[in-house]
Amino acid sequence: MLRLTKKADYGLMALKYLAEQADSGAQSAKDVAEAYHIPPQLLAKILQTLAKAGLLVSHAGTNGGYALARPAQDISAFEVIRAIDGPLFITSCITIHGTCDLHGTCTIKEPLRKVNDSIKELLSGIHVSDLIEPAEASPAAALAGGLVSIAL
Amino acid sequence: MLRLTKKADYGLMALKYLAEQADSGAQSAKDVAEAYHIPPQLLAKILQTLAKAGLLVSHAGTNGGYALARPAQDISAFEVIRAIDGPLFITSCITIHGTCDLHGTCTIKEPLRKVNDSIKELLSGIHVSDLIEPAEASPAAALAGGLVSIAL
DNA sequence: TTAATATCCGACTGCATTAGTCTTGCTTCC
DNA sequence: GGAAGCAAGACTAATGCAGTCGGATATTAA
Repeated sequence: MLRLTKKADYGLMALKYLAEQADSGAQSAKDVAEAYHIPPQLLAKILQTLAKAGLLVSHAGTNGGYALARPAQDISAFEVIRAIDGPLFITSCITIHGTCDLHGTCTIKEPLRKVNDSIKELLSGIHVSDLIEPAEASPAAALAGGLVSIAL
Repeated sequence: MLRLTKKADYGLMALKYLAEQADSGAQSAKDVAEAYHIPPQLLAKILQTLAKAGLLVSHAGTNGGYALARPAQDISAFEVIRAIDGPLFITSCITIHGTCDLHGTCTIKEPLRKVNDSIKELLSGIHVSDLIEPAEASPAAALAGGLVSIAL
């Protein structure tokens, strides 16, 4: 249930890598792909998508590559996922047009929309900077990422 | 992103229907399917799954059908979704065995597992009874469903 | 100017999952 | 016994995802 696509996974991993290597200048798609054993051509397309979404800046040519467009703590996981997987929703009901294809008989829509929004907020509270240092509990992240409270 | 399957949607809708009609005894799969314009045979299989999971009780024969195994407020959305869609996870990384197929190079896993757990808690706080009366904000649900607080 | 490096972009294929159908058998009630 | 209903598995069609291929364009270094 609720699976994220592999592309989104790859995208988050790449952003984390770029955040860590921010001092070393731009990194090529190939470098990132090799670091994580991701198919290079696939990652290239993902990075292109992220660049088009304004999360990365790209620079062609020799010694070119990708770099974060903003500081790592200003890029949320939600933005990354939405850029890659598109603005899909938790229910099959709720389409992009906001219409329910079940002839209005679907009364499930409204409660689940709130769940949807809650997850959205949850992901918005997580930033690329929080992904670094995976092993420990990172008290900084607890402060920055914050406490997400959700009322139904 | 994060789409629920149509089957899970159908399942939740069916449970809501059964909760509303709890006084009228068992309802046949066909009745529920007609009420929501769902393919009858598909819904039948979904209801069978829910019955096997212990969320519904089935009664064969004439005037048979399905009924809730427990009160509506004791059945959480999480149980329904897990019964239908299986124990899948937000990341493609985390498999049922808890292993990451990316050679341990995936450092994204741990932070996303927390998100996964948070969503799980969020869905566990929603019950079938909360799905009834969709239009209003249902203060009862806010009390019962509660406030979910998540620290990263 | 040329060659190397790298992004950019669309089309294509194979695969897995999902949605839905069909058929057959079993159970209960009248 | 027959009708109504559940139970269950095999099957097909459609969709979306993962990954590949080929080529075009931009930038830099020599």
